[in-house]
Amino acid sequence: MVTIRDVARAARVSVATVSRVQNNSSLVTEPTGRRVRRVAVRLGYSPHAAARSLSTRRTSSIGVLLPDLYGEFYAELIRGIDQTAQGHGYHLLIASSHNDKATIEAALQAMRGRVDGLIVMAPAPGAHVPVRNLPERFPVVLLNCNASGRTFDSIVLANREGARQMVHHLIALGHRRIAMITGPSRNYDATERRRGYHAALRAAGLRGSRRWEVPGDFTQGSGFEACRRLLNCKARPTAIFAGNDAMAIGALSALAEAGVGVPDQVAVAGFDDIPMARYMHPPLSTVRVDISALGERATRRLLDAVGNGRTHHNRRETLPVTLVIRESCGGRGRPAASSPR
Amino acid sequence: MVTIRDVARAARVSVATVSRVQNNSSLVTEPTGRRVRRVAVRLGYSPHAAARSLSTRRTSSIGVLLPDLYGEFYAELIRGIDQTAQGHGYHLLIASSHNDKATIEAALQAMRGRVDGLIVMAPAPGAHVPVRNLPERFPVVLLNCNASGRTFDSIVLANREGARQMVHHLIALGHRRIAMITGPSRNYDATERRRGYHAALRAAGLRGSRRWEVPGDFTQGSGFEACRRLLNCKARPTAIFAGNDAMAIGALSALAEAGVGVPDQVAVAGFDDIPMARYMHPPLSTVRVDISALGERATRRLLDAVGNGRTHHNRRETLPVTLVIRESCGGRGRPAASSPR
DNA sequence: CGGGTTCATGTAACCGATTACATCCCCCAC
DNA sequence: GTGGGGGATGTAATCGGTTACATGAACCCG
Repeated sequence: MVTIRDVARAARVSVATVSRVQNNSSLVTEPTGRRVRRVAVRLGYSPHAAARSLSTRRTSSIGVLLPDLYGEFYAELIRGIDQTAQGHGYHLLIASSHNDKATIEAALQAMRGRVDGLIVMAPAPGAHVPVRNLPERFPVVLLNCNASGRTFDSIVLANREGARQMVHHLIALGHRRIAMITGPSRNYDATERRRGYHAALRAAGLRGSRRWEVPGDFTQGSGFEACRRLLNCKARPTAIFAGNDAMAIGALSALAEAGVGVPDQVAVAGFDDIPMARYMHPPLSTVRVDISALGERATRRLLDAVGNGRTHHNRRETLPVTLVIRESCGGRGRPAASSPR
Repeated sequence: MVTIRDVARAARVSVATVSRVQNNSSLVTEPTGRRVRRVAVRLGYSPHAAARSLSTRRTSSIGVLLPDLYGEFYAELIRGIDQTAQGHGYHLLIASSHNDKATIEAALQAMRGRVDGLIVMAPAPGAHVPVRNLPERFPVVLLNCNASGRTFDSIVLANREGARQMVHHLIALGHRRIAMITGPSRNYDATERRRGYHAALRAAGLRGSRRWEVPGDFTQGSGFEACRRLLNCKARPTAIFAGNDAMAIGALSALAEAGVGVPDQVAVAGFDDIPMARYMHPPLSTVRVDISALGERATRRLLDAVGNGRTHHNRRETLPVTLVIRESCGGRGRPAASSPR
């Protein structure tokens, strides 16, 4: 390994000068700089990242703590985060499969000293608690957490409102028996979306039924199974709202297999608007989330905090969502304009 | 920030002892160890990663260089890599959106000194070349690269063979006019799959047509467009083989929109077997790739090299693929047993 | 011509860990 | 009692950068 001292010797200057050249300090004379650069290239020198971050106390990387990493959603999210980070000269240290408090705590511990800031997505209730143990002024942005205390910067989706609007839309289309395939019970997004569903039913004076709330786990397979259970209900629902697109797609599959027409016999809607949604048969109505923008936004917030040393604004930001009405729920067009069937 | 010296002072021992306790050295007395540990916890001490890796010359992380990060494929891949890495106490430094030689070179440069080894996925021709500039004994595993020189460890999919088998299957079902929606022309997997398609046609004495080879870019949208172009052909194909599942799904969507029955009027097949594939309507026949196993395998190979200092075995490993026949191409069951229609 | 200013460069302390080597203590055998 | 051995602990060098401060040369001006 060639070090800064090797370069300094070969270029007949001091290590300080080499360091200055590397960091584009203005205090170096043109010819000296050129000579040093040439030597550096010739020797194939590249600075040792660990040494540098030991003395600068900056790592130029940010940590990303994620839960189970399933499906298109996370690919989009990581893409959004990475592009923003790269644009600002930062690297990404990613740790996935962290769901509960214990593993998150371990992961946070392991990341200490490796990153300048953290994006933490911990949708399980209380899972974000270990974040409190981080050093006081360490920059953190929480993603889709139920950070009730408002002690952190956080970004959440307009889950409840989006779900409410979608279910409202279904009601406006004339549906009265509306089922929901819910996400994991211990998941913030899932419970919020469920609340939105309840709110919409309540607002319309409809009473939900326990039987029409079937649990899933955000995977296609669980949506498939849940839908089959719904089809066996005596009072079969005329519309199914799934907690995310993956489950909605599973449901579409179960309906197709059972020969149930969509949207004629049963309407279906999802949440997220993953890229796949519009290519379903029929194209899936869903609640659009700009996933990569979510990642980008979180990263900007974090880098802002990292850059100017400011830490917690303790600000919770809500990313709006929009209804995307395609054919899987019948009655195209704007919700309000749709006539009930 | 609390350092090892703070702990040493508070526990009335030397820094060496604290370091030994942290690293579970056997040279520490039971009571001393306990005292140090207690103090460390009380002060909230955790070792500075950069300092440690400066003196140990190990970072406990591996770098992952990826291209454009689209869709379920990459979520699965990252999951496989991360789980294996975590299991061995390694972290993941991920950099995406690196396609051409120039950006890959920059990314490699940026990763130097930050990681103990690299997994590089560079499907564009020649994109893996900058890897040669890495230090001699630096562990690297290439993923799906056309590493012709065999100068590196690499893992590739049985792209050509898988494509050949699938097209052969379509031929065995009686199809004669078989189109292909190809991936990006400058992509290793894409060109290999295309070669498999050609090989199968040739083996059956069929002549392909330029018109039946429509380019896509591995996204659903491109599959959709490509399929529409195929539908406008005078001699419309009776089967469509897509270079990956995302494009196959786009094609299914275009066919459904055009009212063309699948598999009755046109058979469709894809490649990858992303989780979504079996939930399509009709369920998508495809070539199964165990994506997360691919990531796991690459990581194992890399960590093996990192661990025992051994570097390039210069061994190219091929991950087998298997046909998964579902309903989108008609004639279920084993390929050979299917009767032509 | 002397003193002050400016600017390129050098010297060496420092970041926070690991670890080779030194030291010290205790115990045991002769 | 003394010398030797071994195990626990301490001291200080080291990893490879950054940067405060020192140095010294060139230049300007009164």
